[in-house]
Amino acid sequence: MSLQITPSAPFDFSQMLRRPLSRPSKVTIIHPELPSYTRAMWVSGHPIPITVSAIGTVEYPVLDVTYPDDLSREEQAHVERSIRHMFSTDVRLEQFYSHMADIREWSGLTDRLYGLRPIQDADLFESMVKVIIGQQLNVQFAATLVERLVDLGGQVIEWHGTGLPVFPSAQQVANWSYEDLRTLSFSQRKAEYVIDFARAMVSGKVDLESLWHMSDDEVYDLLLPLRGIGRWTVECFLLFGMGRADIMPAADIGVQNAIQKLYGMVERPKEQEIRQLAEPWAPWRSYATYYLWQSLIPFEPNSSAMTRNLQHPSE
DNA sequence: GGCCAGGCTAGCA
DNA sequence: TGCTAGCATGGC
Repeated sequence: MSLQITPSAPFDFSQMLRRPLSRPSKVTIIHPELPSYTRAMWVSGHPIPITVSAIGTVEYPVLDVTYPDDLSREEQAHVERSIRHMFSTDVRLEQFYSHMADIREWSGLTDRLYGLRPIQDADLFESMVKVIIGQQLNVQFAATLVERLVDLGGQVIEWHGTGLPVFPSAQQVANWSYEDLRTLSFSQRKAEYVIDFARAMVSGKVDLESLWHMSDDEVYDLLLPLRGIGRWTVECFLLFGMGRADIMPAADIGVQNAIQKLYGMVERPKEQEIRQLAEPWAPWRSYATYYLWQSLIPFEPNSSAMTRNLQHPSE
């Protein structure tokens, strides 16, 4: 079965898939050239395969979402809500562009990344675990640790004759020992942070689903007391997991490097300096952050740019 | 071999 | 409140 979603334009799905903020994770199958995106999603407590393909153009985008035949009407509605959230389909990107249009340093970047939206994590537990793993480590090694974690979980569902790995559940992770993760090259602390967080979920101490009804500040208040979760971690969780629009992880090394480069600064700007600089970017600071992170990735001129040119011959 | 990486905690002043 | 050492590992 399938359903169609019409995102607001511009929406460059091909570029979004080609420029994931983290390395393509083991739990997704991505074909930027089609473009299509497949992963397992939790529906009514079961992992099911979902594929999202783009038909249409950047200015007239349509997403085609396919899923197993046996979903109830309510489950289908759940899938649609999740996909709209994950791919930020209802965000008015042009408002972000017009908001940033007066800032000279930004003009090149918003042009270059035109139509790019963030891809949110499909699941809040998965999101938090990935953010914790990403603390301090270089992105590549963090992705390796995530892959090993998925392998340790070992759950795979069948999809068109191939295996689709599933990110381990909180219940599964809660049952592991710190030593289990140590053998995957987790540090002792990182092992504790990840497993303790899973146990807090399983015990009911933390109810991630309740966060959807909370303000950003309430989410900070709830998560910061947990050991291993600091401000940066909550900020990234709000960005990647919850899709909040106005988050500025000013202490982030990547953000600092990107701003230094974009603004031609001699020294890497400090956290407070960035918070001040970014004040006028509200209420779009999350999008500014995404675009800053993306600015650090080398541009691939023969990929999405060509697609765009074909679709915008006037440019 | 040394520095760095999409930080956090605990200890100290 | 604000600062710092220590953590642990792989990438370059």
